[in-house]
Amino acid sequence: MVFKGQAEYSVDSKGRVSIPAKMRGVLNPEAQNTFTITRGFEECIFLYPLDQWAEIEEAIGALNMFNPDARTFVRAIMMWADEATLDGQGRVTISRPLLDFADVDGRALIIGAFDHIEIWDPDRFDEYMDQQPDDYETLAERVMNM
Amino acid sequence: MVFKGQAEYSVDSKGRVSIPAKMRGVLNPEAQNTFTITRGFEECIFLYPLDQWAEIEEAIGALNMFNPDARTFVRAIMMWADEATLDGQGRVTISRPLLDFADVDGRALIIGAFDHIEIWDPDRFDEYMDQQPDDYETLAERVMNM
DNA sequence: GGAGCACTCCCCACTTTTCCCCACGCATCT
DNA sequence: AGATGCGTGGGGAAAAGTGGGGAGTGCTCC
Repeated sequence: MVFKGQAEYSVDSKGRVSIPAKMRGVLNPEAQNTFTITRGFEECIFLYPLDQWAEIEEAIGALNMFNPDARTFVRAIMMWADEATLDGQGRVTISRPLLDFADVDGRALIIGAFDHIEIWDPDRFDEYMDQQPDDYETLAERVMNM
Repeated sequence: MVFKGQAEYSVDSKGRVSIPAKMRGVLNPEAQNTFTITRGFEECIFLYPLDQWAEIEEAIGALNMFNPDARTFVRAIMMWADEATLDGQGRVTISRPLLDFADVDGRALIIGAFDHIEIWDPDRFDEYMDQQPDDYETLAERVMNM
């Protein structure tokens, strides 16, 4: 189960976003057509299939809640988390707070990112890519040689 | 049973706060729709389902009461503790002293924090998050030691 | 010891939001 | 050219949040 590809779809007045059929097609049955959706890194939204999210929850549950940093992190990730099941048309509803957080409004860029799906405001994604100091080739060399 | 999500609800004149339906839905039957409510860390209110609280009581019971720090900690956590059962509308009543402690008045921010629920004054929560020296991405890298 | 007061708990009614279903238009494939 | 699959929009039913009222209980003061 690997998500790939991109699409720019609309976000309607109810906060609904279609998930590309290509990405729906690779979901495991265990995911039950349901995602855990939460804030991502760099101001985007993450969608994890339910089965994939279970591993992340396990890691969070192992944290020591008497550590202040751990508490801050757990609050920051869990407060944005929500479960959303695909409706009959293959869409998920994203809560207003999350859309505001990612500055998504009207149109959304949907990216397949291996084990999860990302939703970006199209303009914000362009800015993010422009800000990256290294080009694709340099990045590839550094990351893939680790 | 994992609590997640956020909501900003009202606190009425009787100190009642609605618990979001999403969070009520994940309660174990053993919790009997009842929470142990006590002071939290960083000036908020903690709500532990009854079954989850049992584990904390066990840990407290194992403390060495001949240690002065242990005695102070036990006093501080237990003196605020109270039990509250959901009413027919899915609300809990929070005692005036606890509301004063967390500076909650009028409106409350309710956060799912994995094994418990937290209730914050919205402004105070913003301040808390602003005070964090590290951003979300840095925190995640350190806490999850990825 | 009894009456009155205050508090708490439970129930009812209203308003808003959410969820689910149906219908349309466009593109693609046969 | 028709049929099928996919993205988009809207409406109605059900659930969720909010506020107020009334009965029962315990306390205090007379």
